[in-house]
Amino acid sequence: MPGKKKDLIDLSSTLPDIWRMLTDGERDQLRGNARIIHFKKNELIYLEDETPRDLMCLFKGKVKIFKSGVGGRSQIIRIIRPVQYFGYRAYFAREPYVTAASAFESCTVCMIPMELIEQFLRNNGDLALFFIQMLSVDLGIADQRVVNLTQKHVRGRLAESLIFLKESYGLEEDGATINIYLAREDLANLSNMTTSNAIRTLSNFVNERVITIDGRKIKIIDEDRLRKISRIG
Amino acid sequence: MPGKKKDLIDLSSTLPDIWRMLTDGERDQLRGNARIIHFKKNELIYLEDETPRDLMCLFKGKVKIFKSGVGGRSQIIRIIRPVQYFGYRAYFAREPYVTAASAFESCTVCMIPMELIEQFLRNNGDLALFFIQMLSVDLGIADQRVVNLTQKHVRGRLAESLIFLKESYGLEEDGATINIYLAREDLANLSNMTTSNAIRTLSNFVNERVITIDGRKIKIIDEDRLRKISRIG
DNA sequence: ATATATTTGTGTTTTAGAACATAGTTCTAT
DNA sequence: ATAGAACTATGTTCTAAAACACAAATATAT
Repeated sequence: MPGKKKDLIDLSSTLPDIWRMLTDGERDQLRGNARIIHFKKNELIYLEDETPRDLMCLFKGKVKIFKSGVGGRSQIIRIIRPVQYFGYRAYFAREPYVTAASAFESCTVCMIPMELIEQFLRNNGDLALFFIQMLSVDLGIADQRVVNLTQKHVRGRLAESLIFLKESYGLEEDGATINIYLAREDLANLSNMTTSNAIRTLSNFVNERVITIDGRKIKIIDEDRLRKISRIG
Repeated sequence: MPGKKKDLIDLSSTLPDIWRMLTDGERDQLRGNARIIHFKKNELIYLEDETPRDLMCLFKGKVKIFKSGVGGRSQIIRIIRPVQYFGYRAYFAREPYVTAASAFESCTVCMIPMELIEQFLRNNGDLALFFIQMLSVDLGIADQRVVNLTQKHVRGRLAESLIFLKESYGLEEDGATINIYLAREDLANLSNMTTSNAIRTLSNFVNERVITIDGRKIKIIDEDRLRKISRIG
């Protein structure tokens, strides 16, 4: 496991959801066991087939959860933004990781041993329901994603990804540029298409004046139209 | 909501997982609130956009969970066998159903109000972890499914579905015939392909002596080869 | 700073699988 | 028992997207 530096961070403000549900004793235990780890851009956070040990909470940065499929072709399964939890599903399922995680950009992650979390939630209905709700929401998204990725055409899938990125990471100060710096290849892996198709379709969107591109910076010009392209597939 | 007849059933033997984790008082409450409902072949159990109210446990029969996508094209998301729970995800996510469920064949379903289940698991760590684990396993399957459905070719997807059906519902007495009676259209909706392609590919498998077909009855002749087709995609 | 690798962009070719057409077959309902 | 509907089968055509090929532009390492 890479990453090194240890910081002093106020967990009560950075782990808002979980912190709120704990007793004072549990909070002490948490403080004693949580570790803050930094990851550099493109550094791997965990790998497929590894044994899950920690609940991870992304404090800063952007993370992709991905999976390698037929012939090693990579598919981005979901992306994480601050402050979201990840890395816990496989532990709860009593399985090794079936996905891998890596840092899109420099990241700060809080790691909490899953044994501790499991122990907490066994006696804390609110915390249990917090995880049940997160898993339930993610499962609904995954079900929707199966349909979108298999039934929509390239244009629809790319449009959907752009909207998804905008809603996940927001816009820069200009109110139009999507606040993430992604290679065409990542955009393709997110949208289940080849890199060529991502590039080509992006160019088409530019010609249609739906977006503009400046290197990797993508500016949304006509969001309504983009949403329409996504909707009709 | 259709279905009508009420039966006397021994819940302790039909709800083994949950029953085991409850106190005597909770068991009484469960007995007082559980309803047994029958569904005829092809009858709808719940619909997309409805409000989820009950945890459902399939006692007898086969159920498909499906979703309609672009242009109303249907995709089977998962299938349920006895004794499995379903219908609870949307309630926990505080959403309306994003899928629909219908009976592949005549079914017996036990319905338990979700409020009761939520109340139980707030004070019962084992029960909470039971749901957390089910959701976690299903989410892992969904993640895997995204990759399989998008990256494998028609042959690989159909081979995978046949193996999946065999593992879900088992074989008949001859030790080869898959124990489910499915229309080609359902097989197609399960494997993300058109009905024509399911028919054609099934014929190819017959010519290659991997399976034999007799109407809707599918017999697996060469499981190793079928698995290989599924694996290489 | 310069070389090397990686990413981006575009044109061309190939192909898997959808769409369509039509006919035979099997259910299902009255 | 029979008519109509739904399902199965197969051939043909069409098209979206993958695969391939190469050039230009950026990024990265020495």
